[in-house]
Amino acid sequence: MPALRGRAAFVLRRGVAHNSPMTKSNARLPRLEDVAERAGVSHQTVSRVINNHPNVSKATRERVEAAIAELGYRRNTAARSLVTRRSQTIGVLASELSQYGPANTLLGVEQAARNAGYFVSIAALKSVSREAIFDAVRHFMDQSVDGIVVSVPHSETLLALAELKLGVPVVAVGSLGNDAVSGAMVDQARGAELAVGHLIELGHRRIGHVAGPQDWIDGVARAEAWSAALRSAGLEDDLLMTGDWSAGSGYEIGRKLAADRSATAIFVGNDQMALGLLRAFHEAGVRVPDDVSVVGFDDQPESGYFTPPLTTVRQDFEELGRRCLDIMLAAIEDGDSVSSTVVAPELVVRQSTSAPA
Amino acid sequence: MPALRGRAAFVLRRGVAHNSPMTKSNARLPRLEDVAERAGVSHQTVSRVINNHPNVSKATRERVEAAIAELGYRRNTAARSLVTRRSQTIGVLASELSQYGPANTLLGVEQAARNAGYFVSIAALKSVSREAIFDAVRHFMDQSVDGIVVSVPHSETLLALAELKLGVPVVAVGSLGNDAVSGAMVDQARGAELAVGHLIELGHRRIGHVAGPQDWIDGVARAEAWSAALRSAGLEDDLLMTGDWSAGSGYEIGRKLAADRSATAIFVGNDQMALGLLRAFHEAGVRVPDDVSVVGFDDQPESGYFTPPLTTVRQDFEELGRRCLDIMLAAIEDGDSVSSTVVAPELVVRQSTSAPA
DNA sequence: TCCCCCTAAGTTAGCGCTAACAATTAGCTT
DNA sequence: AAGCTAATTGTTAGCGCTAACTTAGGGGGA
Repeated sequence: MPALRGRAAFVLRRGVAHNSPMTKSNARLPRLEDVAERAGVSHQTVSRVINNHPNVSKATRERVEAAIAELGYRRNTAARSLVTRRSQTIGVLASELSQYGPANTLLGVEQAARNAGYFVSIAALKSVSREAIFDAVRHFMDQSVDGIVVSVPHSETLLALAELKLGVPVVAVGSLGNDAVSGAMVDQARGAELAVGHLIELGHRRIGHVAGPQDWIDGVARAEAWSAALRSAGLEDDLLMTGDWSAGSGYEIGRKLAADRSATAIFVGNDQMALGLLRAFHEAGVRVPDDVSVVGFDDQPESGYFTPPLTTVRQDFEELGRRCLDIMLAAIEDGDSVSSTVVAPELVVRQSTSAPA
Repeated sequence: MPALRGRAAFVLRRGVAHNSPMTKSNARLPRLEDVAERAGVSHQTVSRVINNHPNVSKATRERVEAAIAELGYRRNTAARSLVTRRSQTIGVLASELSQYGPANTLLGVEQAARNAGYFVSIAALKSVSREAIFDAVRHFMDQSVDGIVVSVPHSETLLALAELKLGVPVVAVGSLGNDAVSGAMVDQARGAELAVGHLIELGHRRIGHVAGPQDWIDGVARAEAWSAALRSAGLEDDLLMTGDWSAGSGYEIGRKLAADRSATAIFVGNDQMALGLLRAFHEAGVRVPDDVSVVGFDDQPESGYFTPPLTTVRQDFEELGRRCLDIMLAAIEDGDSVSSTVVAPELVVRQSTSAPA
């Protein structure tokens, strides 16, 4: 047993918790067989302990656990996958990762997945096309992922995936899903309602909307809810412009709105476009909120520091990611079928809104 | 062979390229053996074709390739990993993923990795601590990743990893690395030099710096280069304040700077803090650039729409990710040892800088 | 012509794990 | 005390693949 003691010392020197074989360099990582030998049982018994099977006596279990700890044994994922046909991996298909929302959703998913003992494999789409989606999905299937989380906010993606009939659960983030795909989303309609409601309460009668691209699920949802809220209050819903989520497009639209001053308030599809709008208004001498009120959507960390600080709708993306993974795990481990969940948004009132002049 | 034709039809109906077994539901995926049988060769020959071994006759190779295509065969990763002890997976250890830079670096890495046929597994750190890092690394080793990309911009991370002596290559993004860890970074010193040089050229004599946290590699690097640039121009480098990268901290510092008006120009560690600064200046009636010039760092997509549009230093994060993966692949596949690469930054002049009054 | 060598294949033996089945033991019942 | 059951452990086979070894055919040089 001197070799063993040597090994333990080696690893501790590295500052790593007891015996964890984080280094590959050592001759060979311990296997079930090694643990079994050390504990004086069969390899199968060790496997039972690891997998928490019943019918292992307490004494044996403890002996095995001790041996595992002493050797710093870690199960070989490849071998396990080979026989169980499970990879303990969840694929996350994402796009627009440089945007605040998608990035934070990924964070939430990863956190929840790792906590549950899953690996997270990602495929980032640079451009969203059928080909790119299929390619990424194939990439995931090659890896035999146990499930796929889709965080691609375009409507067509969902259709493409539904049609695919993969053999693994698929959860779409930012969409309610359909009968083939589960969904987890922030309630966009409610969010738009909060924003528009706030403006109506302040006394605004003519409220425009700067929508996101209409091939985005959220873009459509917010625009529709804006329209519905106005109509149910007996107001006109005809001032609708469409941007591409970027500050640049918000700026362009802002210049037009600064020229045509028919609205006293604008509900903007996201905070970035709102930033562009603020910039354009400032340049044109249109004062916010005195001349025009502006409401955004997302509540990015910076939004409180715009000029003026932006009233906006907060989405809790991490919660979204967590919920998404709950559904995924239920599907993988309990075989639950398609389902969906909705996270409530929240209005954050700052200084870009006030009663009309 | 009718079963086969049936299968092909089935998959095509799903709209997927020829026979790709994207669905798990079908009885069983084809194996080497199945391909071999169909091509009338041994499974080993098929393996040779797949792995591009020499010593396979052209005729045989073509026959095998046809069989592979017909059956839609895809190699089983787990089985392959088990025997080769390679997982074709690169682990990306990331933190601050909701920030522009890290998120885009991840994008670059993922793109390059997938192109090279690697899977990308991620572990996002919510908080950077030794424990969290070790935990994530253990997670990766459990998965037998072939290499680890570290995109955690804290100095201590690098130390922790160097000390670990993992058996796989490690590449740090945003750092030059050390003798155990390779590095790929944007030249921070050069970037700070560009920014400060620009201000000096405009005629500024007293130039302050709002630094990022000093436990961040970039935070230190930019502050040091700022100081060096001033001193080599014979100017004072005593106006140094430290924020936490957030717009909020920039705002707080901005309020102080608006009160103490000794500097005519401020070089800010990133665009977000610069945004906070602009906000504070605006509130205090300090005009930018008339009263004070402001330069940021990063060139986020929004920076051109701040009030005023921000002069800043652009970092090409995707290029960074690509370079990083080049180093990684060289290490994995050719056994290259530790090395490093540097990407050049670029000054983007907008409207937040001008000659002092 | 014979032998050697080189090319193109086939055969065999695991990689480390779990599932399925077999065997042993202990604890009761009759 | 024999026989049954249930709990615990061991044995065997095989997941799909590659590495290493083996075998079968051709040329080319002596």
